[in-house]
Amino acid sequence: MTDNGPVPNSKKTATERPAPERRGELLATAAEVFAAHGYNATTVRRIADEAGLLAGSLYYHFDSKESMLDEILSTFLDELWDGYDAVLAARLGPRETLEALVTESFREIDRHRPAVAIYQRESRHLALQPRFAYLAESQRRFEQAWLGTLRRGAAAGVFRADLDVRLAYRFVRDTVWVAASWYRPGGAHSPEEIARQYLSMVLEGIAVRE
Amino acid sequence: MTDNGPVPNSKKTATERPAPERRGELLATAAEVFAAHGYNATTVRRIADEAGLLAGSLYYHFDSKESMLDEILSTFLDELWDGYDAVLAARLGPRETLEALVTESFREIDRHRPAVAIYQRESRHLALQPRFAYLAESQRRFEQAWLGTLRRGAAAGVFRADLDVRLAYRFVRDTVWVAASWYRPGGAHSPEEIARQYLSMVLEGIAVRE
DNA sequence: TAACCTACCAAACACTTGTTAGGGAAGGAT
DNA sequence: ATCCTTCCCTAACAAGTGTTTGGTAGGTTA
Repeated sequence: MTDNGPVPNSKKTATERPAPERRGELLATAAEVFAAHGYNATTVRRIADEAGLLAGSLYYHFDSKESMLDEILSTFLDELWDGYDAVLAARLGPRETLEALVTESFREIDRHRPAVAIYQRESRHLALQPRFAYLAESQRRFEQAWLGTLRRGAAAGVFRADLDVRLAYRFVRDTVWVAASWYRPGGAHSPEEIARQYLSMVLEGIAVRE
Repeated sequence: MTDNGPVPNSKKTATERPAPERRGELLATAAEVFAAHGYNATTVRRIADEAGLLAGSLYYHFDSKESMLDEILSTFLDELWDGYDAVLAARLGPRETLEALVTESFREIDRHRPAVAIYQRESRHLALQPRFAYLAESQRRFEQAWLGTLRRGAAAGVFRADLDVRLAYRFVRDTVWVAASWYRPGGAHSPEEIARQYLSMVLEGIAVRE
């Protein structure tokens, strides 16, 4: 297990010098299969089949099946937090912040649909493993961002104060992210259009006002 | 493989003559483990451990690991549709039907939380297998009931007509059922209380009206 | 007492799993 | 022509998988 020179599967820097785009292709197909059948139910042979090579050959590019999962999830979360942090740094009002977060979320679903689906399905038990501790950390920041926004809005009289904030948080969070389970890019609606309609439902409700 | 008399694992009748309640206990623990770690990631030895017997002994009660899953899901769906059919048979107005369906759903989550979690996680790919074809059938009826109610409501002027009905359907459906992933019986809120708050959010929205 | 049934154990089975070791073809650099 | 790097294949490994077979302790029935 000695480090014998510059092997392509160094660690987890997505941007490498010689630009191994094959690696990206393999990760994309792996993510697709993971999302479709679940991580545990996916065999490395299945991934290899889908990618057009043999199972053992995957280990030229990656350390292990788990490291593929790791790279898929961490890449997604890094990009997600880039977007979220930009929104939060703008220090908009509660309602505008919520709108921006939801819109940003649907954009991420559009870009990283398989990763989001995997995250939804596996993050809970993965977060217990030390290797995936960043999932728990991410969930913590997640809750903080959304709950804070909702609390600010309730205090400012923008959001209803008669609701259980924690329940509302789960409501909004789940509402947004489960969309990854049915969303297909290139469908009838753009991410922004879906975000608009979701926001309209979450904020105004589906009932007609008298 | 000849049928040698009245073995306890006959088929799938949950109510048997000699009342083998041990079977129910084993199914309950199996459901719990399936829900916590996923079906594929769960080994029969793990289930046996949790239940306090050895892996092979499970096969005295059940034909296979898959038949356990089958019985868990079909039992849940049978009971779910008992409740749904009662609601639909009452032929209430669109809004009252939606309220009743949501409330009934949260009651089912309260009663069958592990089964609901398993269903959420595995139904999509399970439905492709012939053995679990009833999952696809159930989903079809599901969509029909919810979509029909929403359409009736939009036509009657009870629900907003400016929304994509199919999007609203997914919105309501997902909003309700993902609750199974975090709901814990005996928590702060009763199923009815959660249903009330969810309905309030879905119908009226979380924004304050000016 | 003898036969029987229930619910389990002990030990193995065939198979699939992720992973590794060694090798080799193609092509650019020297 | 030689070397090196990249990318893949072949063939196997050990561990873990769902499942089966035969046996048995303890209670119930005849």
